[in-house]
Amino acid sequence: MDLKHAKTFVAVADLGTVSLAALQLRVAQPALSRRIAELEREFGLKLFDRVGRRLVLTGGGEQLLADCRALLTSAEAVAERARALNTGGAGVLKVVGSPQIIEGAVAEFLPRYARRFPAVQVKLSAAIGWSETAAMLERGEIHLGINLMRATLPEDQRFSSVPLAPIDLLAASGPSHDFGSKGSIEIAQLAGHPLLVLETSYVFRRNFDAACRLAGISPNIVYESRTPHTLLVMAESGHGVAIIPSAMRTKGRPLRLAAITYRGKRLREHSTIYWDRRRSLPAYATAFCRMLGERMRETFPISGPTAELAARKRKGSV
Amino acid sequence: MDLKHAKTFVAVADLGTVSLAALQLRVAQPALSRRIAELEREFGLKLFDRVGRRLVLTGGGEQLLADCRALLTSAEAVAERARALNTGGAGVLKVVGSPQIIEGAVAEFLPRYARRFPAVQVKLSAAIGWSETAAMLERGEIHLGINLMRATLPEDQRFSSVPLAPIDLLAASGPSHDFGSKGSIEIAQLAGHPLLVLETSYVFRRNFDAACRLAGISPNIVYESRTPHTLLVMAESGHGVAIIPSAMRTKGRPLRLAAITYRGKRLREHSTIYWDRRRSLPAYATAFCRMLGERMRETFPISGPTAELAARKRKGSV
DNA sequence: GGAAACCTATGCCGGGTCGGCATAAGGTCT
DNA sequence: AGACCTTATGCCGACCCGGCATAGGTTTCC
Repeated sequence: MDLKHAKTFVAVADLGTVSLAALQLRVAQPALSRRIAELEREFGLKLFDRVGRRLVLTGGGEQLLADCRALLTSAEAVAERARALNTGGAGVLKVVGSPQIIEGAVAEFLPRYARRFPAVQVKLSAAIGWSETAAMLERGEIHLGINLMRATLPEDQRFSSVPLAPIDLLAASGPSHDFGSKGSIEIAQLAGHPLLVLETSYVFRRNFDAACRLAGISPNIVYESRTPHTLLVMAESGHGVAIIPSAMRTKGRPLRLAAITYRGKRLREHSTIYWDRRRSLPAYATAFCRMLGERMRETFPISGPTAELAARKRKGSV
Repeated sequence: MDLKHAKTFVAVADLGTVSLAALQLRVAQPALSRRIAELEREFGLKLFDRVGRRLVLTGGGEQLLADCRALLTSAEAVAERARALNTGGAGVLKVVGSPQIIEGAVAEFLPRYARRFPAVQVKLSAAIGWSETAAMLERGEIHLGINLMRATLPEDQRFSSVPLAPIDLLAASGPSHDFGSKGSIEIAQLAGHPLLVLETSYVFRRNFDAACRLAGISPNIVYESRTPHTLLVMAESGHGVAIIPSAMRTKGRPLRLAAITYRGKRLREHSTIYWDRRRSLPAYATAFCRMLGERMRETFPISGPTAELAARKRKGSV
């Protein structure tokens, strides 16, 4: 049973004679006659009754005809899909990132991307830490992984990358606190505050620790969490100052924010998107990287000091 | 694109290497490697990235994989259907009969038949007169046609047939009329009644006319119709005596019935089922003929004299 | 680090499949 | 009855397809 046989069967049934079907399929009549005979042999039943010069479907033939039509339709769908993929507009794209990046940047980007590439199916999932993301890339389970650049430096020969957008370290506290109109706070000034920080598995946590050492302060850490959201909730309640990345959504939360600086320079990392060098990236995937980067640079920092956000708002209205 | 290529693609995608797929499909690895290459050439895109010794699906490959699975499922459905047809239990059966036979006998029989042959699709339609039925059989539009035996005698070399059940000619009148306890009426006794008869295109009408001639009476026909139901309605209203076949449903109607006889012998015809000799009849079709005949002989006459029906009812309770 | 095992891709060759041409047999139409 | 149309089958050659052999690359194990 193959598609050629199915096509033959349907053509003969539709046209009523082998000769007409042969004309339509551009094959000699004897070859078609033989195909019908082969099909009948393979199925083990008569598909047609020979009535005069015509072939008339048997009851069994009628049922098989419907099934063969469905088969040919399915084959046409495969061909259609291949054509769509050839125009570069269709495919599957599996992307992994940290929960904050997914929530803070990628989620709102997707409708944008879908408008440009409606036939591309994007599958998002979350991973914590670079080692997990790298393993998934290597195993071919995902096409793209988003992470901070600093985290990957020692092993980046395996991967190609495109930078997305900078992410700052922010101090966040409840509304009763005031960081000043400067929009930033020198790291040394945090010394007297109770601090709510991320676990040391986070790059930002390690950077914060290093900056404290350089600034010669000993941070008063009162709470440590794997979940950045928890830090925000506790800051809101006045338990202390949360140290968080600017990629987090804080809109609508009663928080005061300031960028943390060391010697006037922001503690900053670059988020980056990676893929395995050994794998090809179709046009829609490279477009995904480029477009996501543009969108993030446009909208970042998602969260930042109040003065900066207001200035950006005025700028955006021009 | 053919089913062999689709099978290859799915096997390699599932197993991750050409070698394992070759073992599963019992084909040499080089042949499979070439099939994959051919598919990539045909589709015009890479289905797999070569990662070390493995083949890893591209995004486009993933989408085509789903479509190819659907294709193989559809092909399996064709094979399944052929198997079912080979066990004789599946197919299509197109049957034509007069409206009275369809309504009186076939309709109630179908659930019975469906319980025995659930995968056979029976398509019923009505035709008036033998010439229409014969034409449909000849054109291959239907498999079986039900008609009265007498109507087909001059041309039955073209068709094979099986007898179903006898059908009597009945006299039917309103409740105020009494045919007597005999359950039958000699045709000569109808002479003085106003008669409601079928058109001459009906075999039964022609038989009735012939019997009148033989009996030496001139029937007082006050109404003639193509529609047997109309005769019943008028009989109920007291317009006269309707002359109808016993295959009609009269249950629940306020009617008195008597079998019409000539010289004590019932005016009777045999209903018969026909098919074109040139066409094969599958087992489910021959079973249809046999079972329908049995059922009709069991349930006929559907309508008959009151005394007979009461006797049959008593007999049925034993 | 090197050897062995495993994997993909490609060349070569022969057997089998497939389709065209020719033709016999049967059916339909005028 | 003759002309035309159709199906089925024989014969033959071109080409497709799969197996074996092998080169090159990657991974695993000691």
